[in-house]
Amino acid sequence: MHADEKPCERARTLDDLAKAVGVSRTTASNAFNRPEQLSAELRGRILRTAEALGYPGPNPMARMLRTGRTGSIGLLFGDTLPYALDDDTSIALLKGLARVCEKRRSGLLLLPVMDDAAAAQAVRAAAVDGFILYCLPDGSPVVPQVLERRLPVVTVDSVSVEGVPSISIDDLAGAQQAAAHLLELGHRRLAILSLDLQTEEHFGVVTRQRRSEIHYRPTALRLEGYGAAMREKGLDLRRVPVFECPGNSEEHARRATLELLAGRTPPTGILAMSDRFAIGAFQAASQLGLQVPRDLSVVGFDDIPLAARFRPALTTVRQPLVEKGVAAAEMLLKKRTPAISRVLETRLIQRESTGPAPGR
Amino acid sequence: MHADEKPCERARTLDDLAKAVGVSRTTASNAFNRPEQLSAELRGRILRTAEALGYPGPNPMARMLRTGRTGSIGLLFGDTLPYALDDDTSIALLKGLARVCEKRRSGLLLLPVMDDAAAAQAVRAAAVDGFILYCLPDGSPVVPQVLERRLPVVTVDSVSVEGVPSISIDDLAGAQQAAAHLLELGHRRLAILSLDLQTEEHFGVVTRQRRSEIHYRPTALRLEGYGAAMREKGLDLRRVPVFECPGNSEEHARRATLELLAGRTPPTGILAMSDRFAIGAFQAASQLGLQVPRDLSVVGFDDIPLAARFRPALTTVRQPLVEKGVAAAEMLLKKRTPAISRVLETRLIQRESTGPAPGR
DNA sequence: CTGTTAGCGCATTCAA
DNA sequence: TTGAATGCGCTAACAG
Repeated sequence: MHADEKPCERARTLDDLAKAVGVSRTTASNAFNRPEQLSAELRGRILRTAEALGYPGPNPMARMLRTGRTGSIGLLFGDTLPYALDDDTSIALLKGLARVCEKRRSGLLLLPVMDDAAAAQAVRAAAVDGFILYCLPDGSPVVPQVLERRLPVVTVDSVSVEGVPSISIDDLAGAQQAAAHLLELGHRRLAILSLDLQTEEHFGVVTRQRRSEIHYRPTALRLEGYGAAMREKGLDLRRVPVFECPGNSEEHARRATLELLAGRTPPTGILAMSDRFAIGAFQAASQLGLQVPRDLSVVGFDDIPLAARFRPALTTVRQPLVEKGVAAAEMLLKKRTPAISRVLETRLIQRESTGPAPGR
Repeated sequence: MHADEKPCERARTLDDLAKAVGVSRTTASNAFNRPEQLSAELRGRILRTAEALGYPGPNPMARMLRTGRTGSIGLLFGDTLPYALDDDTSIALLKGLARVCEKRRSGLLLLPVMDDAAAAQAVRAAAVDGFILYCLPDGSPVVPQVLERRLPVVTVDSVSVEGVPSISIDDLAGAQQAAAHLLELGHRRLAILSLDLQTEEHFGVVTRQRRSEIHYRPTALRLEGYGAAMREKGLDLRRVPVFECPGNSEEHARRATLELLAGRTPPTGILAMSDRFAIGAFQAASQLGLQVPRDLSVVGFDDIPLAARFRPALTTVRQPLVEKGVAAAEMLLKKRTPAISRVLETRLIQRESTGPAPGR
């Protein structure tokens, strides 16, 4: 701890290095940042004495302060980190972001968001060149805080913010296809397994009141899409039970489905807002001795990797999970972040979890 | 873009804020960092004018330079980011790290490592308080570069570095249990589906030569563990085919198993160094019309979440994936990172993928 | 190709 | 409680 290499006590700045080599600070700096600005010979000598001296290279903080660039982008989830990392769609987004970051040699800073205070502090203190906001709800207090930093921002699957570019998917069309598919198969008794409507978690069938105040944009749009398909068939979304399950958890979806199937008019078709929910519904069905799709049809959403391998394979709405990340990172890392929005396509993938309504 | 809030043109430093309020820089700074150092009234006034001015709070880079602390930790994978994010074990580690980071309000910086040059640059430029090194191979050039930064470091599942604390699991004991289990079931014709031995990717049965030079510590230890169990039964690891599959990919494992089963003396038991590999082996078996475990027994490693739900459920070696991350982050974030090593336990979980050797 | 000059924006002494 | 001075370590101009 106190005995170190040879000629090194506290020598750790560019100045010390320059002095040791007998050149100016600029030259030493250039040895690291502008290799073409000095002879290879000199550069080699500088780098070698740096090593001998134990000089760790230009101090990143000082360099950032000076250049105003950090070389990393910040990622803010609507959920806490461990929670987000439990969710396949967040992971896929991360993968997309990571792909671009690798290419651009940029770091990806995951910001802690335990509570509003923590998030605020993280946003203020983050050494980043821009922010990606993922799944932030309407009215989230961190959005204005991010805006205050006056850095480039791209939102993904979030509330839309005036003047901020955004990446999202066509939730409405996807949901509409899903519902239309079930309706065409003759299903008339439907139920919806819904992602969070509001910031405050809730498990249970949603009241009219709560339906009218949705904080999460994708949830709102999907509900709207389901409703549009129903309207075309003369059905009314308001008569269809919407069961809210907190946090994309299979377990909640299983219990929800159990409750729905135990009701007076059990559904024959389930519109799940995520593949996790769909799998939860499967579990409930199998628990009751019901077969999918013979007794119950289920349409998922997302098309996570598991969806295709599950048995029965999920009929689901595919969304380009990874591409969302790629698009967001590329948009953010552009020289001049364009103030546009991109809506990526969704499309129904028919597999094995849907079939004709019983009795048809 | 050029028309902003009311009284704000280029006013963005603590100085400007102080001037606007009519106090000194110190006081303005304290308003943000030491709330108890000034009257609530004054603090309120400062914060309010900060907002009105569009002052985004103390510049993070300047603050870091001054304090020497960044509030985040850097994570360096042995693989590229998108690749690591495809791997359940890396995700689990991330989850563990994230849990601690949330609690300590620390950021988690994912460093790009596309190639050695990129990794070197990322390590030098990272504004972090310490590094976590995950799955770094023996002889990796980034290790010395990290050490040069003279910041706290914790390695996880990596080559052991003199004086650097490390977290790992008891790979040897776990592998030994796995092999002993198969041997007790009467299996004598075994084969190993191995993780990478060396940095250079390789797909195929490994030569004696290659076996003697293993860059990845967990791989080496697991092989050793398999060997120890065999020795107890009078078998010789050197006679058992070790099929190296790059990058924990199911697909490689499937093809490897196909090749192994097509050989002269097809194995009846497969020791897979990961659950992904085990699943790949299942696919190969089912492709050949073989049943697991009737015709082929497979032991995995990791006990990823999928392992228990898969059919047949995997017999596998459980390792505390998330806890590794928790332990690593806690060790790193301690006031004085202790220079100790922790080896977490592994344990065989018997499920459905193993059974008596055929003909017993 | 090399050196000189001048801050980047802040937190922290210390004195008032 | 508050304010004045100091430098954290570096890079970008520019002049040689």
